[in-house]
Amino acid sequence: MASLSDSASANHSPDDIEALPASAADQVLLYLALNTMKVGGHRYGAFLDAAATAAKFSIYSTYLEQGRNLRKTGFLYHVEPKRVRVIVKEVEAALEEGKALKTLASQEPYYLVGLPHLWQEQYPWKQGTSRIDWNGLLASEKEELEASLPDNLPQARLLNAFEFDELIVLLHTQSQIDLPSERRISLSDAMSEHIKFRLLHSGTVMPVESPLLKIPFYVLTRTTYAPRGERERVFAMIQDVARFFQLLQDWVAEKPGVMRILEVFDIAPADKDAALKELDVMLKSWADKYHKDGGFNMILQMAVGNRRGE
Amino acid sequence: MASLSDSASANHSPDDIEALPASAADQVLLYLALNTMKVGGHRYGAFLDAAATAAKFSIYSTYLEQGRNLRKTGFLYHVEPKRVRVIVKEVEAALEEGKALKTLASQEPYYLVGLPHLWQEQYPWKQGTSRIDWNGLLASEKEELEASLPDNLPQARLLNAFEFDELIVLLHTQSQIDLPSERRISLSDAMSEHIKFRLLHSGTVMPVESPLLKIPFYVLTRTTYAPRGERERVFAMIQDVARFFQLLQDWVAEKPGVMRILEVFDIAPADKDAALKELDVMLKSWADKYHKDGGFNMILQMAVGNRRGE
DNA sequence: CTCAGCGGGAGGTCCCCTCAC
DNA sequence: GTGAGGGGACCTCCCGCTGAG
Repeated sequence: MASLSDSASANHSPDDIEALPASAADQVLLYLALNTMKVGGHRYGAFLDAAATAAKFSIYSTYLEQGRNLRKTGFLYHVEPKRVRVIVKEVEAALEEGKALKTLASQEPYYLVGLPHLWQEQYPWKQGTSRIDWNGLLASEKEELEASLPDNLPQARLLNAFEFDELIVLLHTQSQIDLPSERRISLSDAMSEHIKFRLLHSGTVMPVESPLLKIPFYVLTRTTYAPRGERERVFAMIQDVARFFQLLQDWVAEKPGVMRILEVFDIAPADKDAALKELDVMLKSWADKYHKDGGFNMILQMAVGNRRGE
Repeated sequence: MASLSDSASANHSPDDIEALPASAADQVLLYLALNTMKVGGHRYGAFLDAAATAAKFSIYSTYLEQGRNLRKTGFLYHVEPKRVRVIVKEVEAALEEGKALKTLASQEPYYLVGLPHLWQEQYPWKQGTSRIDWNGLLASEKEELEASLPDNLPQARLLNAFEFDELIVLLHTQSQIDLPSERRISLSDAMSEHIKFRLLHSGTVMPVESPLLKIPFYVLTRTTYAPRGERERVFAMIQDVARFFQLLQDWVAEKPGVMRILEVFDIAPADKDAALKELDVMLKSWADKYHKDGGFNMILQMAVGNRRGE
């Protein structure tokens, strides 16, 4: 069973997603999970909570449609009336008192995005001084170490392991100031390690290793948390999908002024680039032609590309 | 607090969704939940399970990328290695042995979609005979009752309350034949009532009320489960969103031959219809112009409509 | 029929610990 | 470091029951 070829034989790629016998809705969930968790850095539990919140809102919506009837709503979704009541209270508290539900809120969790700012604020570095604030080294040793660091570092000094830990505690505290007191959670070791691992994994923070140092030091490498270069594109993608979904909602409701277009076609490989460019120009000139300031607000979302399956 | 105007003051509409401080990812989750649960008829728990499955797959994907390292994967998503191991086993069993994960699978749950077929199979009706198979009525009374039924009924006779219950038990059994034995659940009363309520709520089944009948009878009104007329449109919408998401995945990965277009513009109300029609024709002729059988498989997804916010 | 309450059980998310390789 | 095992807390979902209006 366990052999050297294990890692090869079980080399499932992301393409497996499309091979799974999943419905369209399942696929959307999957793409969402992959992007928010892998790229966005959200916790497993955070995604589950966000999905539950969406489902709860759906229940609440039906509850209103059914004339605030707990039992009917419960039957429709196979939920106990008791539980429906709790859900309704939760949603209403959120809508009326502005209490936050458990959502994904920002593209990345605050405890990851907030670190660069907090680090620079708490441990600033001034031009001309050493980034290493530790008396155990000679000036020459400090210079040697600093020379080994990456270029274009933010205005922040290095931290030793203890300071880094303290900073993460502070970061966690800061990330919870918006939460009601009953939902605030003290930072567990597991959570702390999760945050540290994420920061190092993304390259936002890098360990500084040297025989000169007795304990590990850490350096802030960027002013933003960015797991990959794809970050902005993923963000744009999710917003596009949300808007696309919204537009199709209107189409389903048969609202006027909404159009859905689906074109399936084959194209000669040599023509592909020219065709796409022509399409781009065509749409821009179309939008320009009809554009009129102060008119009806419109938006067009489109994606063209390789068709799979069949 | 509790007043007569409560139902009015709390008359939140679906538009509230957009007013919520939700991120794009949260909005997508919300739209998904609303459509699969309200229109699709999926249970609350089924949606949660499907979301969990997507997240599990995401974990599994990372697990492979990290060289099958339980601990690292756990740190990345704040999950215990022990739990990661269970999740990995679950996903691998699904991929390799074809065991079904808990997904939304079909647009509607099988126990709703399958009913019309099962009813017609188990309790068929032949032209010329009475749809009411009960000796407690005179022939004239049967005719009178049948005359009160809707037109265009499927080839199935009426059921009394007991037969209806039995049919639901059978339906539940049938819906579980694909599941491994350990995941099969016996039909609980709550579940049974949920299914009955859904069927009646959607109009697929209608109660037959008459002073002539001592116990309730039920009639099958359609050959397909269809909660609303929007059914096909919602189905198409979710597929569109999934494909759109897939296309943008390629765009994020900077694969060649993929294009994303976002046009924001205003339009004079009088021009709107003409502009949309022009766009439709324009795209079709563009696709026709470049279409070449046997060429590179392409697909274009587009939605235009009212822009909100701002 | 609706709403209300009280049980129990299973499973999942979290927390922490030790021990062998 | 990693895998594997132990413990326990808490919550949610799911099931069943009874009683008050």
